[in-house]
Amino acid sequence: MKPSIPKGTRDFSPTEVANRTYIMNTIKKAFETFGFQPIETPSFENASTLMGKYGEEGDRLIFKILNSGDYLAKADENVLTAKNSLKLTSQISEKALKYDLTVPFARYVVQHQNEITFPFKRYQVQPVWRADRPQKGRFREFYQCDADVVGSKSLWQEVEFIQLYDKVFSQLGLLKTSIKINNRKILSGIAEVIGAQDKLIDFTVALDKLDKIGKEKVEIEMLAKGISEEAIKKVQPLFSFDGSNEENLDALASMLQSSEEGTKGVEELRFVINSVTELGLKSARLEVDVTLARGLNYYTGAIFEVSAPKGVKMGSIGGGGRYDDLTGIFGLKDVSGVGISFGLDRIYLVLEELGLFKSVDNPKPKVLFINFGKEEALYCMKAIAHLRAKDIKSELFPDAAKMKKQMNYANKRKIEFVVLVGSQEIENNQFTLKNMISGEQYSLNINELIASLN
RNA sequence: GUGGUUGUAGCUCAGUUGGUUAGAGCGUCGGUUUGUGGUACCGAAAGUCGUGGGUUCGAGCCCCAUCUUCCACCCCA
Repeated sequence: MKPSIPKGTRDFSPTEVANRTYIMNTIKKAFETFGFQPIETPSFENASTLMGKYGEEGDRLIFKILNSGDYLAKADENVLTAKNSLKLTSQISEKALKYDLTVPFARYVVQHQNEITFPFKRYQVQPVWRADRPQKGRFREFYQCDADVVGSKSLWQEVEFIQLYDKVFSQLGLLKTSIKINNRKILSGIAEVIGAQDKLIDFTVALDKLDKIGKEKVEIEMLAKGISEEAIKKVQPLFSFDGSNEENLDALASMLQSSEEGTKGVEELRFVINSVTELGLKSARLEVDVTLARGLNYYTGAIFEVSAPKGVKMGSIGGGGRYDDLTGIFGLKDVSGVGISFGLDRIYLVLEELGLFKSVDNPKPKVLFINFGKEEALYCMKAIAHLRAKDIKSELFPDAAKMKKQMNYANKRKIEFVVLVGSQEIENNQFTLKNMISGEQYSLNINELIASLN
């Protein structure tokens, strides 16, 4: 049998793990710099916790876990014979792999509300699973790195999250990312102004395609979805949004002046943008993007999305937003939350494409002791114990293999030094230390050996 | 979930209109070289041609199914 792994999953080599750890540590360190503290939640949740939180599409993409035991025998006979997958699923599966980190976090907050001091700033770096069809940068198992604040409605949080994005991407050397920002209230306002509140989703989905298929086709799609010609006329400015953030905000403000909610959205967006502009960004660019409509299922205020620098073909590498009532689903009202997510796996691909990994090294010993035989090995192991006590990474080649093989091993792992010990060295209580880069070698006693490797 | 695409040695890939025993480079292992590596030269191992059916005297090549890869929708990190 040929071994294989499931579609959309991957093995990671030592180099890949080193690179991933580097990204993760950069993100975690930034989270902590901004005052977030880590939590973890289980890989799988009760299915009822997750189902219905991500829309119909989301439900389809949740990995369900089969109940233990003879689950079919316990299922309703009628549902079984009717072959109704949807109904049957809820009977034979009570658990599901987590789909994102936000909903389990909301569950966590509600469940631990009495232990938590609000505002609660948490970060979480864990894998999530989606039964999606894989593509480049799209996997069925991938890591999200989330930071959220719950228990504060302050827009300063939005400002800080933009700074956090900027900090992480700057540190990773990923310059000129674009952070797109929108506000759900603006989208609602637009729908209100055109008299199509019920068509909000159709409208935004069509609008989202503007830069892909062009104005004419977007209008055709909107008409097809039952949005009136008059309504489309009212939002014409949306189709030619290429001015500065300031100009775009002004255009939105006048378009939405009759909508209370829309006007509020513009004000919020203006505050965030003005504050960020005042405080300055290192390398990212902040852009108002009214076509941005992610996570419409629970976002209520700001919506974020980060795309890679121009020229890199990759979907969004981060996203987030404000959700005013996510904990409400689990019974805790009036707790506003806002957060962002970093897509580790996509960031990896982008950094790789741009060649930004070269400084990351695999873990390796500083010195390799060549194995000449039993007696020599023992002599070496005593020295190694001393080196390790000083936290000098060292190892003995496990077998008394040919010199060439042992030296090759050192070369392959890019080990800087080797120590050669034969009968002569043992006799003189010495070690021959060889620098594998320069080829120089010295005869040293144990203290000199420690000193030159420390 | 819809439509398309890909699969040949550990890796990257050749392989003619269907025709005997499927090749190369890199890597691996061994040797030249039993206490001195990277270089060089010589040699070896390694493939049920993704898998299962079918067509054919004959299939890596044609047909069907399935898995995988990537792409476009959809959605998203």
